[in-house]
Amino acid sequence: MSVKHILLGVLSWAPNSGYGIKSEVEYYGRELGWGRVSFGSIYPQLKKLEHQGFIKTESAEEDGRKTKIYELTAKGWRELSNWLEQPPVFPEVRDELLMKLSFWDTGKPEDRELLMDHLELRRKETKQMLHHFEQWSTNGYSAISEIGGLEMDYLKDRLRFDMEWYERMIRQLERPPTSPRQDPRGLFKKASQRKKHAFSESKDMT
Amino acid sequence: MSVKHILLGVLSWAPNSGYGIKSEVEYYGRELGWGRVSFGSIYPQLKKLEHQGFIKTESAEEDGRKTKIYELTAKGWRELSNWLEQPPVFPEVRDELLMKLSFWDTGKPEDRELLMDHLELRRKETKQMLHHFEQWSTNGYSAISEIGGLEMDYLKDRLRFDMEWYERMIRQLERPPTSPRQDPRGLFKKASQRKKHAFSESKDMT
DNA sequence: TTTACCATGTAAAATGTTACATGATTAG
DNA sequence: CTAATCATGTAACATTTTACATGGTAAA
Repeated sequence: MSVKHILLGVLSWAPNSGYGIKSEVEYYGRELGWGRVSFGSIYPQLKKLEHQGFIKTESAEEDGRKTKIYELTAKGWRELSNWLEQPPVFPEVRDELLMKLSFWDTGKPEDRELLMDHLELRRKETKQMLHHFEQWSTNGYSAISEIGGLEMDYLKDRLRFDMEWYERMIRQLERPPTSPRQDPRGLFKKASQRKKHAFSESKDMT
Repeated sequence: MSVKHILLGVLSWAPNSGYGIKSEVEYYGRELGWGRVSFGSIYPQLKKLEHQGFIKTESAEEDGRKTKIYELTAKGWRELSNWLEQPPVFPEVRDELLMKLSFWDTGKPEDRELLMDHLELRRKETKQMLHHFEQWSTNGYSAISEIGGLEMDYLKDRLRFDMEWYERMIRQLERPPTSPRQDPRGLFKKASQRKKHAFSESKDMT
């Protein structure tokens, strides 16, 4: 249950509403490794957490704009602390770009320019993310602790590292294709044969 | 539907069984950005893909060991190719270590040694992953294409980059705590007050 | 006055994991 | 002979997103 701890964590920064939490996740979440959270999981989860006594409604304006501000209870602070104590599990990253890189040669060989487009897109997105990051780390408005600052330095450095690598890959693809580094069982040759065979078989059917 | 394309991709390397695909994902998946896949999603998905005509059963040993080997059809190759064409979406990373770093100061301040343990654990896991990686990139058995090799170089370099940063963070935590980089609205002070307040209130209840 | 933003909520669908059931083969 | 590995499958559960419904407020 990951969303639960994001909610408790964001509320540890300051009391907030469901909508407000969503904004925080939107603004900080991607870079800080929280991923994304939708309203459809925030609101039911907040209700559940309140029911379980981890958070309580601090104020609710019933008239006009109906905003419920939640705050952590003692039980909630303890729950957050307990979670922070647990050793963090190694993350499962599912990155479509990396997936495509690993299947490119058998699934779509030759088309190097298309792959360059993918890499260029990723490079741009990474650049934007870095800008967004640099903005809120220097706008003087966000609270940045010692540890949070360390995390930020790491993440900014990593975005720069990634950008350099995307550029390096693009430069490599600009050059003519080279043969595989190693192919002991002739997998790549076989793959193109299997592909041809599959298409020739399907033509027989027509 | 992410699992679908992992299955098609792995089958593009070579015909394989459900069990065999699971092994490939286990062995290569984490590093190559595929994440993990369980049998509970592989077998039903393979049936579905066969029903939809993307793959077909190439051979099935009915007697004794019942192994079904799947192979891509022309439709399957096309589907893989179409997917590879689509611009890859920027990944949503949910990393518990990063999450904990961003909530540490309000949720569990003071306890720097515990955080150092977390970082040390991650450093070790990263090191192991790098070793595993270096092994199969030099064992002479795995097929490595030009693009796959490029991806590997990137991922190995990134693991080394991460390890260095974890070490840097540990060294920082060995030093005495410093005050926040910036805290314009006094958030960190307020947080510790709110925490104290929550606990004093819960004591009144007893 | 209309667009953008603030604000909460629910139901259905998608996607996936965990846990179980079953049984063959191989290596120590 | 027994543990590990090979091999397939299902049902229940968990988690989360998507899409919808509803309505207030502020700025252009």
